[in-house]
Amino acid sequence: MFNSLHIAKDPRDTRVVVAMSGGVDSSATAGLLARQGYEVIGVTLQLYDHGATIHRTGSCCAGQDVHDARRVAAQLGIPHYVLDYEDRFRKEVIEPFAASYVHGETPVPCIACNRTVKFEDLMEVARDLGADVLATGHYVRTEPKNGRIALFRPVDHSRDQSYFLFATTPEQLQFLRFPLGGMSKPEVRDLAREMGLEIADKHDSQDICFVPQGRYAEVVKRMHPEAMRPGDIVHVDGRVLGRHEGIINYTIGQRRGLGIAAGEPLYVVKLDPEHARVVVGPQAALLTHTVRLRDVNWLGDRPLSATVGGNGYAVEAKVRSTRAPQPAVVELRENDEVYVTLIAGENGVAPGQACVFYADDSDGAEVLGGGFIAEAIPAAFAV
RNA sequence: UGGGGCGUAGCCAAGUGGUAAGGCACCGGUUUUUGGUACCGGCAUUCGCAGGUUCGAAUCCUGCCGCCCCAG
Repeated sequence: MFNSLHIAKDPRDTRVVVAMSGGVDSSATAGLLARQGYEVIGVTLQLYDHGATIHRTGSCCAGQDVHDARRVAAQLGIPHYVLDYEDRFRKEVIEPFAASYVHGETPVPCIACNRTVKFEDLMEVARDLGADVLATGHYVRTEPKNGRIALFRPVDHSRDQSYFLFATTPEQLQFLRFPLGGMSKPEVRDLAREMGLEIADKHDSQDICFVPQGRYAEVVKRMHPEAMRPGDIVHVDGRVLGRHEGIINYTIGQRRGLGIAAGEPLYVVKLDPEHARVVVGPQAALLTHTVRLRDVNWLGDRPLSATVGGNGYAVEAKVRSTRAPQPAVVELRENDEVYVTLIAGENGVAPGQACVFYADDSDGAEVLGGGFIAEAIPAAFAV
C-alpha cells in the first residue's frame, strides 16, 4: 500500500522535507503535504546577499522571501529551518554564471542551482534530517516506471519546468517528489488561498533571482572587470559596423541594444571572446539545426549508447524553456559526442543553454534528459 | 564662385501646392523561474536658414549657409 508520495508507509510516518522559497508554489506544496498528514519539515536556503534585494518583488530565496517562507511554515504549524548557503550558491551558481558570459556563452543559472544547491546540498540536508523524500514546488511529474523513477512533463504546460530539471540524476529522482506536477497554476493559487496563506497572490518569480534590476551584466562586470574589453561589432559579410563595450553584454539571438541602424534588424549571430568581437547578421543567419552537447544527462530506460542506433534516435527537443518541444534526432558521433538535429531548426540558439529531450509529443511526455549546448552549428553562413 | 545635384527625426528614406509614409535605431509595455526572440505601443506642430507668392507650401520664387559631382 503506497501513499500519495509512493512510499509504503502511512503519511504520518513519512517525513518530507519541502524546499520552501517563500513563493506560492513551494508554500502550497508544503501546505498540501501537511494537509495530507505527512510529517513536513520546511527548509529554506538563503542563497545570496539580501541587502540589495530585500524589497524586490518576484525574487527568490532571500530577504523578504525567507520571511514569507517562515511565516507560511508557522501558519501551517510545521518546523522550519533557514540555512545559509550563500557561499555554496556563489561558488556553484553565480561564479560559473559569470564565467560563462566571459567565455561568450549564455548560462542558465536556474539549472545550475537545481542540480547543485537544491538537489545535492539540500538533498543531503534532507537525508540528514531523516527524511524519506525531498519535495519541491516545481511543475514537473515523476512516476515509477520499469523499476525506476521517470520524469514527465507536468499537466500545466504553460508552467512546465522540465527544461530546468533535465540534469536531475536518476538517483536524485528516486528521492524527489513534485506534488504540483498534476495541478495547474490557478489551482495552486486557489489552494494557497484556501489555506489562508498570505502569499497566495504573490507575484511569480521571474528573471535571475540574484540579479537586481535584470541587469545581469553588472554582476558579471563586478566579478570579471577584465572581461569588459571593448571591440568591434562585425557583420557576417565582414563589414565593421560599430563598437561595443564588452561581449558579456550580448547573447546570441539578441536584437536590441546593438545601436546599429542597418535598414533591416540585425541580431547577434556569434560571440568571439578571444578577439572581443560581436558578429551580427540578418535573422536568417540565426537559423540553427544542429547542436553539439556536453554534460549530457540521459534518463531513458536503457543507456544512451544502447538507445541511439546508427541512424540516430528520434525525440522531441527544446532548446529554450518557453517553446513547445519539436522533432529532433539525437546522434552519437566521433568520440561519443552527442549531437542533436532539430528538424525545423531554431533561431538564436546559444552555447551554454540547455537542450532537453522528450520521448514524444504527447501532453505528459517523458523527459529523457538533455545536455548543455557546447556548440550551435549555424545553418548557413561563414565568418 | 563655370556647370550640375543635394540638404525631411539618431541613420536610411517617401512625399513636387492641401496640411509630414515606411524601415532601422532608441524608449516603454506584454509574454517568460535563464539569456534572447516575438508581439503591442511611443517617437519630426515640422521638412538647412531667412524672406516672398498663395486661402493654404516640405513642395513655387528670391537670397544665404552647408555638402557632393563634373569642369578647371
